[in-house]
Amino acid sequence: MPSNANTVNIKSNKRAYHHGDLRSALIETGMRLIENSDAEHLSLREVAREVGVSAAAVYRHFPDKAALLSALASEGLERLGDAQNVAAAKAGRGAAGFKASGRAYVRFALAHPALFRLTMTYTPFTDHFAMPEANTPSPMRLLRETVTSLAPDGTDPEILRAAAIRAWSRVHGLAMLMLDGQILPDDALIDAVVDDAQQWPEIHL
Amino acid sequence: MPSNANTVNIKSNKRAYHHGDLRSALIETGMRLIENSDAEHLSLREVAREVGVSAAAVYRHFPDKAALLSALASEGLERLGDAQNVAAAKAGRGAAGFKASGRAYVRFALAHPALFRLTMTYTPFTDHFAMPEANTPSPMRLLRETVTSLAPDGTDPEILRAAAIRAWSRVHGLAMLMLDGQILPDDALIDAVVDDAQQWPEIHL
DNA sequence: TGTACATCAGTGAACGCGCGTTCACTGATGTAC
DNA sequence: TGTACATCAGTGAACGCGCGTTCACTGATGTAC
Repeated sequence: MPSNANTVNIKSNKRAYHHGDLRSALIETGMRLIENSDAEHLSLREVAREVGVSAAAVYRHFPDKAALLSALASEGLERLGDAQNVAAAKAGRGAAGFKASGRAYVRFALAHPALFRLTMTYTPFTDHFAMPEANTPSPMRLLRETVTSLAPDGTDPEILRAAAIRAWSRVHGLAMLMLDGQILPDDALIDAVVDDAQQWPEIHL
Repeated sequence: MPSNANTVNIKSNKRAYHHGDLRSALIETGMRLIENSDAEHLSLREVAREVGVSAAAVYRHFPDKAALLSALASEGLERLGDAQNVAAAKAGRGAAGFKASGRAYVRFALAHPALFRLTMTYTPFTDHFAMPEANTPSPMRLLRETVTSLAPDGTDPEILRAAAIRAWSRVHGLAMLMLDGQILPDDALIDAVVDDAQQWPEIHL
């Protein structure tokens, strides 16, 4: 293996980032910066600066800025999915878990506004409902699987798809409206929007 | 009055914008640019350039760039409201009109992506439900009034508010997910998401 | 009707900024002999 | 164990860019006398 702990050489100001290669350091630092970002924009130079490396060094690990941001988006998607899974597991299986995952979606967006926006912007399109076994990213897979498991067996796939998108739209819209300052963030309101009995209580988020 | 048609003087390259003062020309041109914008960002300099005026001239009419963008956002909000009103009027009063206004919301977003985003970003927060007679911008007033008129008399205002926000969230979320490329834009899907019978069919968008 | 003047919407040059990206380079590393 | 070498992740300087904003100015306008 080409690198070990001794390759970290702080004195010479080279490889001052610890534990792992520069690629990981860039992603970690990018995640940290985007958490604290008041502003909307994260620059390649800022990430490099913060890691303590020249901007050009980034190009050893990412072809361009978009690739770096995509890596952050992918990390964001994973964390969002984790947050939803944790919430759903706590609430138990079934409709309660589904609703909990919906609330977690909105709360994640409010807790990590810039990351959430970046994630939605840089996650490429996938038709999460076209191929049932598609290796789709976590939040969308959770959505598809839960809706499928909650609906009566043999439900028309198109109806499943519409129900899933309805649920996703509701929580995504609430999150965006709160992030954009159109609706005051309010925990009770999140619950009220997510929890309402409807025709098919199970599959409406 | 200080200006008339004769103040338009194309030969000298001054006041080459027609009909009205520079402020209106900047807004009109800004609206045009934002319609055609592939990219997300509209710059003050680009608007000035397109109008045929120096960038500094903009500062005679707007204190800064944000003020110019706010003016565009306000125009965007008005157009969104108009589109919804037209659609609702065509569909008739009641639940059918409400649903039509929801579909119009999503379609407006898809037809004018950059303007829609700008509008949501630059429209300042107002609590549209706090004061029933508040002079709230058009799309939100339409929402509040329609939900109120569709719900049974004497419905708890908090329930009205939650129902309205639920409806708004649903169409807003669908619009944003389609704009961000997470869901393929599809007219039939818009209808399917908006039109579903629920516990209170009248007040769920 | 003509002249002096104040107004003020515009100009154009400049400031300072930070950005993404390219490029020739350097110097530490692991490897082959 | 020691030496020559290829590799390649990093440097730092530079490129060209467009941005928002400021500033002293100019010149057309309408008005007062």
